[in-house]
Formats: sequence, structure tokens, C-alpha cells
Amino acid sequence: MVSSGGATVEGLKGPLGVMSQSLKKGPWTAAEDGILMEYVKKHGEGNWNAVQKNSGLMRCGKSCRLRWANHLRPNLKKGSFSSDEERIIIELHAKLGNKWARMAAQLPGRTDNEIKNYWNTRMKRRQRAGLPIYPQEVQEKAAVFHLQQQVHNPHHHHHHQKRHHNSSSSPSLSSLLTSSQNIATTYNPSLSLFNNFNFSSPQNHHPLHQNQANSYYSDNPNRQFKLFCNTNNMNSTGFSGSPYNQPPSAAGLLFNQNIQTVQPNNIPFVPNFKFESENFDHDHERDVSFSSMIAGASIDPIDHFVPRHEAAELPSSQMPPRPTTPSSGSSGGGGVCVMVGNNTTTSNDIDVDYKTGEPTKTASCISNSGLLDALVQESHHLSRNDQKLIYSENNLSSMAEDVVAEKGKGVVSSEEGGVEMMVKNEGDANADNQWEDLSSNSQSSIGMKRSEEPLEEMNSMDDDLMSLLNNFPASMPLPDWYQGGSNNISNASSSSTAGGSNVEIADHQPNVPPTPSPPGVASPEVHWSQLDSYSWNNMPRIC
DNA sequence: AATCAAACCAACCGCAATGAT
DNA sequence: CATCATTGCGGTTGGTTTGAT
Repeated sequence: MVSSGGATVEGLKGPLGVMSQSLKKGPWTAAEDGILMEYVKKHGEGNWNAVQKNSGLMRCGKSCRLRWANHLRPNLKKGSFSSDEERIIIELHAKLGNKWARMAAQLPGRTDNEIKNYWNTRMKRRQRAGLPIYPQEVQEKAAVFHLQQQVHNPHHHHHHQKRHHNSSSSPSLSSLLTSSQNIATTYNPSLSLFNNFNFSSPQNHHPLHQNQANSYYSDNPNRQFKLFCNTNNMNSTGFSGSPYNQPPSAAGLLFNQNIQTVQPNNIPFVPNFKFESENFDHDHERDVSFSSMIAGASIDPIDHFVPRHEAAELPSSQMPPRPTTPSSGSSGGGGVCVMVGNNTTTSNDIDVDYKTGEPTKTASCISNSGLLDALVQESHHLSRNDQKLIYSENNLSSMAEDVVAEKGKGVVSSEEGGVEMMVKNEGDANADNQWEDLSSNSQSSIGMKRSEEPLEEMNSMDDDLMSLLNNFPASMPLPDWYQGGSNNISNASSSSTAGGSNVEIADHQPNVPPTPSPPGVASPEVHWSQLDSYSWNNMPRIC
């Protein structure tokens, strides 16, 4: 139902029986766009129904909001998805199902609609072709992920939905796997979605940086706009044309700059993507497989996976940027400062009074509060529930082992959530661990809720929090910086790595760092979480 | 060049959550 | 507490573009 001050939609009569002004439908014209942009520029987002009243735009508020969110909003990326984005989408979809908005939150500049359309076309095309929707690895990991959720919270049903109609409509893993006939692919489980980002994409300077870092300002659709408004107020560049094929948005650029400036050391980021590469033969066939998985054979496989060896040999212009702060690197979270105009503030909390142009809220910018506090709190929480978690994980492990024992490698249906999991073989343990480590970081990014997120969501242990918990070290110590202690890279690395709660079904020693690295040495096999911790411990004071 | 189908994309619709009153 | 307005999300539809024949 669309109503706006008694006005009704097209051709219907208002409450007084007077034919109201009909609201236009259909494609937007440039003039309408201009009106809407001007309106938002002037009044800000929200109160969309007022647009029609105040601007004379013959569009319902809903339509205005959609138009703004999907097309006019600054920092929007246009054009086809990069291979990195595609991978992220696949991975997120495996975990989240049809949570387009949440997926969009992890893909800066992308809208839920875009992602949805992408998925519905390319992925369902694969369904029709009888090809697997997800790489085997993703299937496995998503299955573990979902299983974790069930174990951690038996009442937390598979893809718990607040909205009932979604519960049945979110195909996610099980249905898609079913429909995709579970055809095994040659996809190598060692190839995580996140450990194979290539850095050659001109648009995505660093997928992880962009995705995870920017997610902090993109995970709330409003956030980007607020940034924009701030920027706009500062230098009036907010509506500077299409971002397509342009350098990152002003905010994004500044953000990235900030990332680099706060990075204390020159540890190449490559190590994150080179875990024990010798263990896994990354052949081209696999690339092709995954490429074709994404979009038939239309995507250049080279663009999908840059073999680790090659990644390390990228020209400087394509070399991954220097490691980011943990805040930019997902699991770290924390108040990321973004230089906007002359103001330094968090990307999270910029709010602008559109009348004065002044920021009205800079909550978590003040200190390391916000995500970091939340992190610490959750750490405490997790510590308190350590035994429970351990139990759960052991339980899960035994469950999975039972499954493995029973089925060997194959597709298994779990009772509760209908999650069909491709049970990995033991040989994939390492790869899976890597996957988990990486995805857990990613997941942390996904799941990490800012402190100002509705408490209800935090308390209700929804998907995000569950994701966080599932991937959070069960006995994670307080970061040194938080305790005011010295920064010890190796300690931090091991502490972060050890006891990772990522459920590792296969043979696994949860309390032993897999590849201890000398302090400060950027070993090519530096563990993701190690790096993360490293960054965490070297995190400069926020704002 | 014409036709058709597939792919792509923008927009609409319905439902639910949330906030305001 | 109830009601209403607003907002957000996900599903679906329909128009346009693109590519194959």
C-alpha cells in the first residue's frame, strides 16, 4: 500500500473521493532524477513521502527511495561485477541466502537489487544448466557454517528469518544445491573466496580493503549518503557524476588513504592469500571451472583467480596494497577514521545536520569504542561461554565426524536445517582451515555489529552475531592495545590464531597455531588471523 | 536485415519491522 | 497498548538490450 497524505497511487481515489494527483510510474527521467537529487541534497535522506509533497515530484516515496538507493546515491558502482565481487557474492549467498541487502552491505557501491539481479540471472542460469551454484568449497564451508549455527543455537533455525515469507523464499544452500544436482566440480577447496582475490582489478584496488573496510560505511545504506553529504558539504563533490569507471569515491579514496597511513608496517598483503600454497595445486583448470561456475564460460578465468605465485609477481601497480588496519581488514572492526573534507571522523558515525551541514553525531569516533568495545565485550562474553562453545564445537566436530564416517565424502542432509553439506575429506582439512580463517574474518566483518546497532539484534543472536560468535575465538584474549599492554606481534598472532572457534571438523589442533611466524616477519604463510591480530595490535589510536 | 530468445536491468509490489503518536 | 506512517527487504514483473541464427 502506498499512501502519501491521502494521495493514492495512480488513478485511485483518495480518502475523500477526490481524484488525487496521479503518481507517475515507470522509468525515471533525468529531470526527475535531478529533482530528487536536489531534494535529497537539500533535505537529506528519509521522509521519502515528503519528496512528492515538497518537490512536486510525482513519485511515491517508495519509488523515490528506491531510485535514490539504487541509482542516485553517491558512491554507487555501476557496471558488471568484478570477479572479486562475484566471489564474495557467491560466498555470502552460501552463508546468508537471499539476504541481498546484507550482501550489498559487504559490497561497497553495490545495491541489493544489483546483487539480486546478478544472482538470479547468472546463477540460476547455472541451475538450469545443471551446474553447481557454489564451488564445492563454498558448499562445504557454508554447510559447516550453517551447522555451526545450529549447534551454537539449536533454536536458531537455518537462515532464521525475521520475516516469515523469507524463510521459505530463501533458497540458499540447500535448495540450490539440490537444484544444482550437486555436481562435483574440479574446484579446489583450497581456493577460498577470500584467499584468491586478485589485485589486478583497476576498480577494486584491494578487494579486501574495499569490501571489508568500506563495508563499515556501506553496511548501512545511509552511511554512504551521510559520508557523501559530509563530503558534499565540504567540497560539493557529492553529485559528481557516475562513479562508474572512476576512481573510488571521495570518501572511499580518503578512506583508503587513511588505511594506508595508519598501517604501521610494510607487510605485504599477499601472505593472506598464500597460505601453504604448496599444499594445493592451483591449476588453471580450476580457474576455468570456477569462472564458468560464475558466468558460464564468459568470464576470463585469469581474471578470477590469480595464482598465488603470480599474485606475488604482480607489477607494482597491481601489487596488493599494504596491509590494512584491522578495521579495514574485517575482523578487526573498530572505529575507522575517515578523512572527509577536513574532518576526521569515523565512517560509521557521521551524521550530518543538513540544515547546518555540521556533523551531529560522531559517537564511536571519540575513542576505540564502538566496534572495538563491542569486540571486547564479546570477547568477555565468549570467555564466559567458553566451555559452552567448546562443547558445542566438540559436539559439532563429532557430529561432522560421524557424518564423515558414515558417508565418507558426499552430500548429506542435516536433519534440522535441511542443510546439505558436502562433507569434506580429510585431505582438505588444511584448505578448509584456511577457508575458515579467511571466511571467518570476512564473516566477522559481516557479522560484527557496531555498537550503535539495535540492541535487539545483538541480543537476539541473529545471523550476524551468530556469525561472529561462530567464527570468533572462543577464548580470545583481550587485545594488547586494549589492555594497554605492549604490542607483541607474535603473541598477538598466536593468541588470535589459537583457539579459533572456527569449527574445524577434520584433524585439527585448535590451540596450536598452524604456522607460527617469527615476530614481524611477513612470512608468505602468515596466517590471516595472525595478520589481523598483528594489525590489531598495531592499531593506532582511533581518532 | 529480420527474427527470436536470452540476458540484463529498472521498477513495482507486498510484507514485515520499526518508530511516532 | 493500539494505530498509523514510514522504511526496508525480497520477490516478481516488464521493458530494453544483446547475441545468435
